[in-house]
Amino acid sequence: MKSSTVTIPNAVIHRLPRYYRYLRDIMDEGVERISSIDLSKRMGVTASQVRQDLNHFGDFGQQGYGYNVAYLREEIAKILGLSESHPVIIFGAGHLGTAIANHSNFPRRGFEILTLFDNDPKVIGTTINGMLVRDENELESFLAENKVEIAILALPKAVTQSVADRLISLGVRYFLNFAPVDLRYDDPSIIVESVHISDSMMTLSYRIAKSQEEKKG
Amino acid sequence: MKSSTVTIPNAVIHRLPRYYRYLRDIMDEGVERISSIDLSKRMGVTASQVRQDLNHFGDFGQQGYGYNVAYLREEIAKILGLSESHPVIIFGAGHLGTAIANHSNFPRRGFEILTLFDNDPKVIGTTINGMLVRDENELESFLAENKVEIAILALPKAVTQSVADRLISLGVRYFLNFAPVDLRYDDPSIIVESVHISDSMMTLSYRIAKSQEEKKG
DNA sequence: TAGATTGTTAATCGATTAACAATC
DNA sequence: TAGATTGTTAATCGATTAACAATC
Repeated sequence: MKSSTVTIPNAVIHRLPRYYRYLRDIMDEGVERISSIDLSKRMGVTASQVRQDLNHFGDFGQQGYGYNVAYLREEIAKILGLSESHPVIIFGAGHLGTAIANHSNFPRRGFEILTLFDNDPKVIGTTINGMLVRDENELESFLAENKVEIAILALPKAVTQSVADRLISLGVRYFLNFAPVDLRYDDPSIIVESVHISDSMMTLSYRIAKSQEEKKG
Repeated sequence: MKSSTVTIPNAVIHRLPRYYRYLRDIMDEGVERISSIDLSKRMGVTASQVRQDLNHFGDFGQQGYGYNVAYLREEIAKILGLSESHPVIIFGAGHLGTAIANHSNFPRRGFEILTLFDNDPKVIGTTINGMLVRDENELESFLAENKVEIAILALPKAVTQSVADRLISLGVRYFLNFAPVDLRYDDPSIIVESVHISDSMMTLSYRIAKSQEEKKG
């Protein structure tokens, strides 16, 4: 792998999971090696982009041969840090939190969900996919006894920032946020990735409006 | 509004929902007008970008004054097509489908969820947030009697493409897809927006790995 | 009017694509 | 070896930022 001091373009980083997904499908088809041109055709991008993207991280291919599918996928897994194990908690055991707790691929990719937290007496004490839902008041004592790296925030917009603040003050630094807010924080070592479902819905709405307008002329 | 024949950069389109969110917060604070510089500071972008972005759609500001918050927000709502009503069905009444069916902001933004479909006898016939979960076998007859624009696919990866194919053959053209696949389709009038939760998780993982590696030197 | 701030043009920066020498 | 295909440099394209004249 190349020196990692060079900053990788954000666009490239966001394409990595997509390569990872496609390589899985290709592997499942029993294809052993693939050229950048064939991979690019499947993914609907240019072969140049495939080669440029991958070359940010290393020389994974071989002239005249292409890329070994299984090897390339493994290398991308390494780049994405999927070989590392990350202890995770889910904050909010509503439908969204429950959906995530049932996501079967997470453990396989190093995300070890330890437990969920909620404030609803109806769900506290129940188990979801074998994991206990704890009272959010137990957060402090739980974090004192368990190492937690990532918190998944599946909470209403109104409380998300304050829960994040609380988690940050307790030493959690990595977040996957599902609420339609951009989390605020001072510590530059904190990393937040957001999934804004309603933003996607609005983008879809825009594209629908645009296409219908074009149809009219 | 400016002529819409000019193609708006994708990056701009994806920022629109973010403007829309921020303007709501600003409105809720009772702020009546805002300059591009103040808005840019809140959003962590440049004032130039704010003005360039908005000027793709029209002259919403006024020299020496700035932008009227409520007016600008309304205009963005129009651009996003949130004033139009869109009949929606949700395919898959698992936890994710249920979470979306309970999303309180959807109706307010023109997304009228009509019903959910599933193949699990345990949930067929139940109601979620007042909406009936129907047997997926009823899809054809339902679509014959009800106009449906958008299908939200909250299904396992393995069945998502085939359900999409079925919906497309029945005339549905707009999709919000939650499965970790890129839907395939021939008809260029079909529009798909995807929410790839596991891609976001992998991006987070990459950024964690990167930051820990940097710490080590 | 003077001050503020937009809308817009021009300059810069970054990302994508094309081309080809290197090499398996 | 000849053919295929990479890795990489150079050219192009697009998006962001800077600057400022227009104007409220």
